[in-house]
Amino acid sequence: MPTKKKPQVTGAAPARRRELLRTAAEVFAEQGYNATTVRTIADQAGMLAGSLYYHFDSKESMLEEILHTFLDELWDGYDAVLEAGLGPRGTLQALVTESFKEIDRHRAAVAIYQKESRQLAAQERFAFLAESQSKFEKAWLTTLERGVADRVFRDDLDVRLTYRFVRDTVWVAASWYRPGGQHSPEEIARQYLSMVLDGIAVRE
Amino acid sequence: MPTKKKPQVTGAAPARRRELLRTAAEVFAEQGYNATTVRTIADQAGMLAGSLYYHFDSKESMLEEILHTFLDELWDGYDAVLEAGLGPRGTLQALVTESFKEIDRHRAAVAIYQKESRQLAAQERFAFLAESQSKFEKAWLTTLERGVADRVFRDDLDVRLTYRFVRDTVWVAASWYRPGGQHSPEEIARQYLSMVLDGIAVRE
Amino acid sequence: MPTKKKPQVTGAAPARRRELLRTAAEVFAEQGYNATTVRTIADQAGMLAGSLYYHFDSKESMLEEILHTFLDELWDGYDAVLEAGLGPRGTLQALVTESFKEIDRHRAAVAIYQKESRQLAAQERFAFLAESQSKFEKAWLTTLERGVADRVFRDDLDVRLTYRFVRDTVWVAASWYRPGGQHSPEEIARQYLSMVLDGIAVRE
Amino acid sequence: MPTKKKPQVTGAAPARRRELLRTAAEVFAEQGYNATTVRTIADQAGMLAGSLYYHFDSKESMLEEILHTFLDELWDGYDAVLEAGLGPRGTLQALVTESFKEIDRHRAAVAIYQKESRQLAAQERFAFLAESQSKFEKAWLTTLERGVADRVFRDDLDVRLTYRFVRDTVWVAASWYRPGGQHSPEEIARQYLSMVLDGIAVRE
DNA sequence: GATGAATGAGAATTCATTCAT
DNA sequence: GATGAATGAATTCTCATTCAT
Repeated sequence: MPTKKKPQVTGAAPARRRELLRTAAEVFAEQGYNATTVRTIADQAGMLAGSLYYHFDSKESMLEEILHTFLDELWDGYDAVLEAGLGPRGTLQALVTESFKEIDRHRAAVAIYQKESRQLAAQERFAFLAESQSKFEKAWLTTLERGVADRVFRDDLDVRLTYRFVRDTVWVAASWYRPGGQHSPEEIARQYLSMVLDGIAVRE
Repeated sequence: MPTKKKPQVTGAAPARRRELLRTAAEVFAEQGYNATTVRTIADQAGMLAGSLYYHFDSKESMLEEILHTFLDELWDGYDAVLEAGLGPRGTLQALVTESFKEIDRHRAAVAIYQKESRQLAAQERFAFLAESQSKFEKAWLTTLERGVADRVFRDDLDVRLTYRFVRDTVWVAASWYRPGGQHSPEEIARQYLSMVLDGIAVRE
Repeated sequence: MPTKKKPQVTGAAPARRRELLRTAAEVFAEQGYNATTVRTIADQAGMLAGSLYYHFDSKESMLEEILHTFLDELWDGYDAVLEAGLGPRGTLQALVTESFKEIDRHRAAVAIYQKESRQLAAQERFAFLAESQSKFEKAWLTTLERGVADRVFRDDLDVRLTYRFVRDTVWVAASWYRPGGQHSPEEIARQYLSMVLDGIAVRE
Repeated sequence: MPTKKKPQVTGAAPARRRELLRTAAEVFAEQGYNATTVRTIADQAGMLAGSLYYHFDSKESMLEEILHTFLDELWDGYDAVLEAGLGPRGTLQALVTESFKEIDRHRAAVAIYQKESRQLAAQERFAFLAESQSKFEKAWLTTLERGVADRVFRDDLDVRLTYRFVRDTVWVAASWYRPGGQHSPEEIARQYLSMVLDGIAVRE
């Protein structure tokens, strides 16, 4: 993350910054990035629109930092899972669980990611989104394929299609999940895994 | 659909209208409604921005008509399924299949719906989105609950959560589905249903 | 000059464009480019600030077009002089005379050039200013050096310094010259040449 | 120079002030007054923008002080010349020489003066610029006219035009002069005077 | 003397929309 | 049906300036 003239990411007193980013993320998630005006963010933060520019270069750089921070943390979790050598089924379970935990902690960022990443990824500045996306895809496909090879997962399903369904369902949950609601992330993960692994039909 | 001063919906030359709406839908889907300028649509249609206003009241009315048309057709299909008395499992299968078919025919509209409906639904003008949404929810919940009661679907899953997962996965497919690609809508539906009904894990 | 989406330089109906550019040039010359707001230009042109953007991409592109147009015309004149084979003294006279004529026709553009070109030349977009500058320098230096070689100009003067003095004096005239004032450009050129060639001191 | 609330001009630590003004002058000269932000000056001085306001009332007051200081010193020199009773030719030579010396010492201030004085002079605060200008004009015109009367200068040249040419050429040198370059101010003055007095053409 | 965080008044620019032709 | 030219409101961003600490 670049530092130019403004204090950006200086490490010193990132408290206000982080607070402002939380506010911005909330608004972006709710109204969409384009539909959000900096004035709305500033209002929400109790300051004037221009004042935001003391802390950030631009509206876009806020977005970038929100997504970057989120993906950094996400991959900390994913990498730990992937290096744990859990076997295909265990890995899948851990990835899903980890994902719902991230949704719990970064609901707004996930919602933004979900809605905007396709368009953003085309911009150089947001190339990291595309990178993350393909790393993500590789991790999932590998896991699914190993599972099929190990006869843990069915081999009559199209792995790529399955990947897409799983990927989307997990993340789209950010659009309805409310932290502190009736279901904990772990509970949601359990239910989701049960559905995806064993299906919703009763076995005879 | 309202008529004000302009010939709108006059029945005369609805061909051009429909063509323009298709163009608009494509652009809305690709760039997002807010990020789309009427000029982009007009460029795509080979005319000047101002000229669109001969055909439509506003950018918003284009959006409305796109979504309305789509939902009308969607419910034609759904209603037929729901009235066919297929039983819970059959209904679920038919609803999913119908959905993928709609994605095939109205990919752009579905993508727009997916991305914008939450925000739009708050506006009076787009109240029909909320209506459709709740009708949709009722249909699905009823189907799932009847399935549980009939011991066709597992009763250890939270019906509401299951509904959300199924709902989202189906529609989110619009974001990656390309008509004329390798998978037909029927094939995608079959794969999806297989996963959701029986799970991806191998049964012992 | 690039054409993207806007009618720019389309050749069709350049009347309004040219008029607007004249207005803009006048204001830029009077207040300085940075100190000029697009609103001022628009006011002067009897329209709203935003309306200017129907005709031009940006304030900067107005500036660019003003300077480019001016330099194009200027070099038409200079090239004709340089190719006429007039000999050093004749060439110098013709260049000076041509310059004052250009000041007469493009007073505003010359004033802008004079004041802003140094800063602008650093920007890629205004690289043509630097090019013109060095072409200009080459033409003058060559003329002066040939004059010295031919014993038409004194050889005890530093050619480079002389060039600078001559160059600046000519152009700086744009800051006080008023078209239609008491002195015609030809008269000014004659006086200036008399001073530079023969000096202001009385010969004994 | 006014004192309001801040210690300004207190005599205490005028060193820092002078240093800051030198820095500001440098930046103003390079980027233009309007295009210069107080932050750039502060950066250059190793402090934050707000801190400048401990030393100065405003950006404008920095500019005023820079120009005032320069003109005060300039007139010290000019007045000495004008009172020395050197005769028209000697006076002209001394004025030019003095001017190039001032450019050597106050390059930045001269460059600023050259670029901004016309606009500034309109403001009440900068009325001293106009005063200086007219005093300057009077001194030159008187000298030239006396020279013509004494048959030291040619009488077939328009005195006013000659004045303008001389005035501009001298000052515009600030735009290319670099202190410590190959030519000393005295050398430049000599060359310039030789050109203006005797012309660049070879005498037969 | 200096910092950090803000203010507030513009600035350029965008864009949906209008309307005479 | 369409064009060309404009409107006007909103938007992002800039920057001189203030002030408590």
